[in-house]
Amino acid sequence: MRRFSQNRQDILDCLAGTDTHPTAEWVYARLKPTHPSLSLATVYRNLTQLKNDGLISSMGVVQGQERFDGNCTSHAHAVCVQCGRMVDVPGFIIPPDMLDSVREATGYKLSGAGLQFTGLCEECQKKES
Amino acid sequence: MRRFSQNRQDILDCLAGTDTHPTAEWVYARLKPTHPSLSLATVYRNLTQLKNDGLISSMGVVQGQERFDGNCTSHAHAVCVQCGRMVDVPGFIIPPDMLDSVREATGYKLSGAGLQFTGLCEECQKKES
DNA sequence: TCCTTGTTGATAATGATTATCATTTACAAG
DNA sequence: CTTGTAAATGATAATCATTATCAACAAGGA
Repeated sequence: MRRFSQNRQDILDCLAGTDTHPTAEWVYARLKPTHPSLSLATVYRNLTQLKNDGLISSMGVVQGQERFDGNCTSHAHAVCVQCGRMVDVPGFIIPPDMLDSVREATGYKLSGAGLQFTGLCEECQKKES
Repeated sequence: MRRFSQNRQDILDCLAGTDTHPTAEWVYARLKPTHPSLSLATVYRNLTQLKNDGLISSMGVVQGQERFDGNCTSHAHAVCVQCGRMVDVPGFIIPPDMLDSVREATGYKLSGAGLQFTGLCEECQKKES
């Protein structure tokens, strides 16, 4: 028997409605005004669950905090090493035959792939001067 | 004035002498027998410093622990989502013109790129059955 | 209604990493 | 050699994101 609580739905909607690749804290802060009784633990719990169910994905840990993404299609990202801003990079898709060759080279049973670029975002470049 | 302490050198050598992409704890455990007075804090400090100096690189956080690599040349990795085992995947180099197109698309001043595959390593595949 | 099971909020616990601080070390100048 | 200075160290406390705990609650199904 599956249940999909209102909180879980709202957390999912929150992720779907942003392209900032937010942290758990960010989601919590965003929902708190409209969900006064929401607990941070509930956000963590539901993010973990949504991730396990494949409805959201994790973009890894940036500056100590895990970043989530409602967009589960394979796409590349650029991360600012200064402020942590993370943006999508369109147009980079890992071709299936590349996965095959990696499978062969490593023996791993692959389930995902990620391409990530690091650097300074435009705002942080300005601050450098 | 630069100083390159014996500890720092040994930590660097330790990373250069393995392909396991180890954690700070792993390096500490590896060095402790031959460096009885070594402190875990010293390992963390030197890893951070070596990373800032570009002598080693970080492969990101896997299962809550940062993974380091003495190999600074750009290469892809495969990570086991079960046990965290991380292996090199030879033959994947990000071409410079790809960096240029990402630079243009995002406005980021890029400094690095990483390609990472996730899945189950051979050992963990066996355990599944 | 009763029972089972998922969910929640509050909060304590965990654990990797970082900060602190007094002490020691390396090296250069006198 | 002695002294000054800045880096390095070991021990340990502090930080902080994430997890675990637990009692209370809610949603169905029988």
